[in-house]
Amino acid sequence: MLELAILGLLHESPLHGYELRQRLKATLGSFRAFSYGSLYPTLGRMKDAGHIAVDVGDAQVVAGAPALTGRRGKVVYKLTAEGKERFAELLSEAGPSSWEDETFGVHFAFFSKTDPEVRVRILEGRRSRLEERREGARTGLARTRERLDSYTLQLQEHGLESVDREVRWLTELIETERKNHPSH
Amino acid sequence: MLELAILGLLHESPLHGYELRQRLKATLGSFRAFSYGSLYPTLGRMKDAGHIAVDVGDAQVVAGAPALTGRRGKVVYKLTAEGKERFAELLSEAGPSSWEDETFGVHFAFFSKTDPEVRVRILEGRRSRLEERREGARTGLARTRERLDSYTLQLQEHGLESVDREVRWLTELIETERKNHPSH
DNA sequence: ACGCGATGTATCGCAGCGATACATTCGCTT
DNA sequence: AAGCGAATGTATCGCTGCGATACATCGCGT
Repeated sequence: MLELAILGLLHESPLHGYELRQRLKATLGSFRAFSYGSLYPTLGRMKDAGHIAVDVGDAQVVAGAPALTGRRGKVVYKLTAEGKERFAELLSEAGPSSWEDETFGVHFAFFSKTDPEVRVRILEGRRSRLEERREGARTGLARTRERLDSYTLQLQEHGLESVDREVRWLTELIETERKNHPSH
Repeated sequence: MLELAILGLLHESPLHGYELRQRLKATLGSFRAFSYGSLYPTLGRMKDAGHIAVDVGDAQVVAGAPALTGRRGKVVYKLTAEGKERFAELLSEAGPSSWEDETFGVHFAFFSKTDPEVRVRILEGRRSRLEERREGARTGLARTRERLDSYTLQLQEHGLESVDREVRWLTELIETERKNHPSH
């Protein structure tokens, strides 16, 4: 998850942690944040896996100042060749792991680097996922409607409308994709 | 979080784990699930805290069958007096912990058991939270609009619209509340 | 000269998830 | 009546991610 997002951002240019986080916020927008508590451990894991390399920006020692205070330089992360492969691999898979709630947004954010076929499959997967959920909610709601208090009801209905809205959005996107790539 | 939800459901009647989860799904609707991997550990913690009590439904031994296979009976959870206090305590607090993304829905689901004053404060808190986020997103979007590819842009805009929608919903709810309880 | 807000790196404890394992019970077909 | 699959039911494990926190440096205005 975070892994994919990091690979995607570093794919454009090397970055250090702080800026990586800013980009994360800017790219994924309101729908996902990712705190440092996730970012740094993930970077560590990716380093261990050999997907990224670390450049410690020469902690230049001030003349005369004792090196006791371990001067901290900027830590710049960049993709390795394996990292690029890994990115391509993650981008090419269209399965549940690409259209679940938390995951979908990240995949979508890198759609311009994703194969058109895969794009459509992910959009459709996401849509049927939501439609399933909608049906479940609708019938459940119909069954228990009179037993629920008005607040719970409001919550359910607002949720249902949100899902509806997203389904419509996805349908539009799929149509646009098909128009631009009438492949099959 | 889960704690509040469990307290709320057990407040109506004692339940066992499985049914608790069904109710969780039915009550919170599409927007939050809670898996057993959260449910049972939380129940454990709540038991330790003395907020719930456990009734093991008499694992009746089949005549003649050796008790070696520890026959498992249903495990029923119910609120203790302390649990009820805890529930009231959690319901009465209107702070960030009641209007953050994940938390808000749970609080809202139990609004019918919440003090009207507190309801309004939570709704307003939630709304300003979303408005903040919206402003952040809007200005960020304005600043970087031309640098983003069309997919990222779509994502941002869809997110913004969703937030807008929710703000409108909240505004309606607040007005209704004020109409019914013109307290201040 | 001082301080304050932005930049920057990092860790800790905790909540919750998805997968998994395993046992029991109910209803349906064979 | 046997047999089987789906629903019911309890529980754990490893992992991702979050929020709080700590601490250091830099750029800027006063």
